[in-house]
Amino acid sequence: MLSQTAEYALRALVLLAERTPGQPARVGELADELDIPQNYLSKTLHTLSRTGVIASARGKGGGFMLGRAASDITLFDVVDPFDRLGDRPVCLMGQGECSEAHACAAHATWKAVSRQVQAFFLQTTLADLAKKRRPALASRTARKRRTGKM
Amino acid sequence: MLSQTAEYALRALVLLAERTPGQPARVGELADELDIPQNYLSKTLHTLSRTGVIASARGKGGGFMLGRAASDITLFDVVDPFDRLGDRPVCLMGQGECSEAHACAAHATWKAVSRQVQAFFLQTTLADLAKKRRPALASRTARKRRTGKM
DNA sequence: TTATAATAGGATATTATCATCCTATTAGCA
DNA sequence: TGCTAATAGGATGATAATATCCTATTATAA
Repeated sequence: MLSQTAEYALRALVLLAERTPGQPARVGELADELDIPQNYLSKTLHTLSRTGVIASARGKGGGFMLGRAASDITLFDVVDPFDRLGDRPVCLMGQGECSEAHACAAHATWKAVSRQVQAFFLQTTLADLAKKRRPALASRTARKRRTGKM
Repeated sequence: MLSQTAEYALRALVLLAERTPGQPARVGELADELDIPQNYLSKTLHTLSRTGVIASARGKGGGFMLGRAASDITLFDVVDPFDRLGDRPVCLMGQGECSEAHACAAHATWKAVSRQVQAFFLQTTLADLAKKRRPALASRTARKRRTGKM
């Protein structure tokens, strides 16, 4: 479903979301814990730092940390620079023949399914993924419905 | 969503489903109409002929045709030899840590979405995709006649 | 039986993705 | 200042997906 790169990014950011905010985590740490090639993760995170979802600090005591609240970073934000799920042609058949005006028989059905996938990525946040693993967190009250901008 | 190969397979089989049954279609024809590399499509179709969804006939007058009724061939049947959507790990995060017993926070939500995708492929048949295009075929026959692209 | 038209399929080329290597840059601290 | 720890990033290598080339095999018909 996701490319290797996007999956790396997602897993790393979930880990970041579980850290205490404001405290940078080194790539080496993350890569080691997730069993991801360090140099590769480094570039992947660098890409995400350019989009603003994470921030980077160079030099001693540096590292990567979330650029904003985990509850404000959707999976779409994390994955889009690598896989772009959003602007993908809706029709399975490619070829562009299958538009709204000129739809194949599966168009409507597939579009509905496709939208659900999109909605999942747009509405799920890093906070949603991180909290379950956290030892003691009371309830799921923080699960705020984000407006689906389809 | 689908690999190039799987998409080629799907488009070619939809085309086959629109043909009169029992009459083989040459790879060259299909490739030309769909603008797919002929030799590549040839191997792709050959793969599908080994799973039985299509049949092949060598020699003069030969070609490929559906192995059974279009309404009896699901998109899963077509796509599975190349992309295998079915046995994919359910969890986005890979790593196998996220099982039913040991689920991440997104597990349930993602699984539901994932199942819908699976259901679409398992329940939609070639007949579903083919029938809609049939009426319009006459007006569009000349259209695809080798535009100078590439 | 021979010519021809088609798939079968091994070998190879091309391209994109994934990964590593090495050096540059930046920041903190003695 | 100079040492060290970290990201930045260009260059390169490895692997998998995509595509092409060429020959073998098979079926039909003259």
